[in-house]
Amino acid sequence: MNLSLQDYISIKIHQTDLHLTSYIKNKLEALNIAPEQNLVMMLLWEKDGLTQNQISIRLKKDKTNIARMASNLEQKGFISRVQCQNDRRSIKLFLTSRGKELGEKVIPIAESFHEMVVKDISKEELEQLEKTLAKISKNVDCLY
Amino acid sequence: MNLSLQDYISIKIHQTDLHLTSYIKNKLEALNIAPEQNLVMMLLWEKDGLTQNQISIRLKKDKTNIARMASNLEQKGFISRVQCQNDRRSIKLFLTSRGKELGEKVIPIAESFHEMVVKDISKEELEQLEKTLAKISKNVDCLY
DNA sequence: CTCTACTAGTTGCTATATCAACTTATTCTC
DNA sequence: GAGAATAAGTTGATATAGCAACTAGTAGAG
Repeated sequence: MNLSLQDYISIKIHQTDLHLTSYIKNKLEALNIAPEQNLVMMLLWEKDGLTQNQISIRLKKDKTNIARMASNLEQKGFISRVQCQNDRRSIKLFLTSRGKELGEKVIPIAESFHEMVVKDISKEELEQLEKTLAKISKNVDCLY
Repeated sequence: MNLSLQDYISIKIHQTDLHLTSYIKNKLEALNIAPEQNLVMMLLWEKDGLTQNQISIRLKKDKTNIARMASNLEQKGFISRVQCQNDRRSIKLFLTSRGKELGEKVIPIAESFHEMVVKDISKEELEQLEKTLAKISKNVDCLY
C-alpha cells in the first residue's frame, strides 16, 4: 500500500487536536488553569460535589489523571476535597469561592473559543464531522 | 449560551485522538516503539539522513520533542545520530539495521490500523472529514 | 462473622507536548 | 574581520495520558 504520513487520517486528527489544545492552553494560561484541569472545572461549574471517580468516568480519563488534576486544583485554591461520609474511599470535589469566580471568567472564553473553532462551518458539516469521528472511535473500540 | 461538555467539538476531536493513540500504542508496544517515536521512524523509512530540525518541521512538533525522541530511538538501537559536516549544529538521523528491520514489521501494522480506522467510511466522507478538520485548524491558526 | 472480591484513590513509571533559557555554530552587517 | 542576529540542539520545568502496583475501605459469599 505504501501510505505516506499525510495519508493517515489519524495523524490529521492528532494534529488538529494539538492545534486546538495549544490554542486554548494559551488562552487560559493567564488564569492559571490548564486545559484538562479546566475540563474538570467545567463539570464542577455545572454541578459540584462529584467524586473523582465520577469525574474520571465523565471525562473518560484514567483515575490517576483525575487524582493529580484534583490535587493541583486544590493547591491552586479552586476546589476543596472532602472525604465522603457514606463511602470513606471516595472524595468529593467542591468549588471554592475562587473556583466559582474562575468560572465567570473562563466560561465566556470557552464559548468564544468554540465559536471561533466552528466559524464558517455549517450545522450540517459539524454534524457530519461528529458522525464520522464517532464511527472512527467505534471502529477502534470494537476490536479492542 | 451555556454549552455543556458534549457540545464542544474540540473535546470530541480530543477524545477521538486519545482513542486512536491509545489503540496504536498498544499495537506497537510489543515492538518497543511508542506512537510518536514511530512517526519519526516513518519519516526515516521513507528517506533517512534527515536532521532533527527537518523532522520537527515535517511533524510540526517542538524541536525539544524530537531531540528527546531521537535520543530515545538511539538508545533503543533503531537509529544513529551523526553530526552534519556542512553545518556542525545539525544532527542527521540514520537507520540502523535494527531500525530497518523494525520498519518491515511496523509498516504493515500501521497500514492495517489505518484500514481499520476508515472501515465503513466512504472516500467522500473521509475527504469531507479532512476538509472540516483543515477548516478548524485554519480557524484556530489565523487569529493566533 | 470472616474471608474474598471489588472499588476509590495514590504513588511510581514512561511517553508525549511545549515553553524558556542556554550552548554552540553559522550568517549577516557594517 | 568583529559584533549582532539567527539557528540547531540540549536541559529543565510543567502538564497531560495511562499502566502497574499499592493502600484502605466496602460489599458479598459462606
